[in-house]
Amino acid sequence: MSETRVSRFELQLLEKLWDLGIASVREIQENLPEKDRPAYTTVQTMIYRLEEKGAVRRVKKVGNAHVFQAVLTRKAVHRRLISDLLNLFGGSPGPVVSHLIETGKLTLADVKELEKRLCAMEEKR
Amino acid sequence: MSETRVSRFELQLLEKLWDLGIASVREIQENLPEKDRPAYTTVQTMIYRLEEKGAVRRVKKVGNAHVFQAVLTRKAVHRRLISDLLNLFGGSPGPVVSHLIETGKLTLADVKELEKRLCAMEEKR
DNA sequence: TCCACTCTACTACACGATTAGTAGAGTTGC
DNA sequence: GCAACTCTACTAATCGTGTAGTAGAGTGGA
Repeated sequence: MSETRVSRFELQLLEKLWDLGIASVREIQENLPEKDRPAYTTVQTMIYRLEEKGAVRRVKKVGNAHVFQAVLTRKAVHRRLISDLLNLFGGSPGPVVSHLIETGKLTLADVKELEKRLCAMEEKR
Repeated sequence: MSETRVSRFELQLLEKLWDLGIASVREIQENLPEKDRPAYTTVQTMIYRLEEKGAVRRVKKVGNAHVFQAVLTRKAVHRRLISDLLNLFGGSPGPVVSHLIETGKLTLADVKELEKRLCAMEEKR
């Protein structure tokens, strides 16, 4: 099930669906950033493809329009993206963490927070 | 320069080149895992494409075979892959770090080590 | 009812990645 | 020198993604 891979654009559409809960093609399309917004039928095609992949499904009809809902959860898809990346590095998180630090994305405060969470988990075990 | 994007397979070839230093198409191909090893000409085509992208270059000839070398560094390519992923999440490292912890890839020891590094950097500033 | 509008379902095309075959040039051992 | 082999350079097919057009079915207000 969760071996489904989504492309950048597909992810963008899924994010809209996750935000909106359920939505028609029109609603999804109009929620995309105005800049370089793709044509209605482009979005439609991609939603159809996501449907074929089992990533979204039709839940009802409003007027003559289908209303869609995401089947995959945001979390599952993110997990997939991240573990794909890690696998490129042989599954080791080293390069990723190094990068986060070097670019300043990960601050000392973040790490202290992290440590707290890990300690808590440790104790639960 | 470093806006060059490499696909999964291209990355695999580059990894071989980074490991070998310089290598012919034949050497690269024979260093790929036996399972599902692609045909010689498949590897050749991909190397040519990497050459067009400026990711590798010919350094010499041995017999009638070209010998290639990576132009991009491993680090630069990894950096690119990671920041692409982060951008999918709006640049925030939160989801990535959460994932690392949930899957146990990041241990308390790792994080303590991290903290040390960050403290050191802090002091330098 | 009927016109204007919306949406679907289908088709099509371009491009990059992946896959590999083939003709012919180059190389090497004998 | 020549036969066997290797490598190059080119060609080509296929697949996924992104892009969008079009015909016709469906809907809703006057």
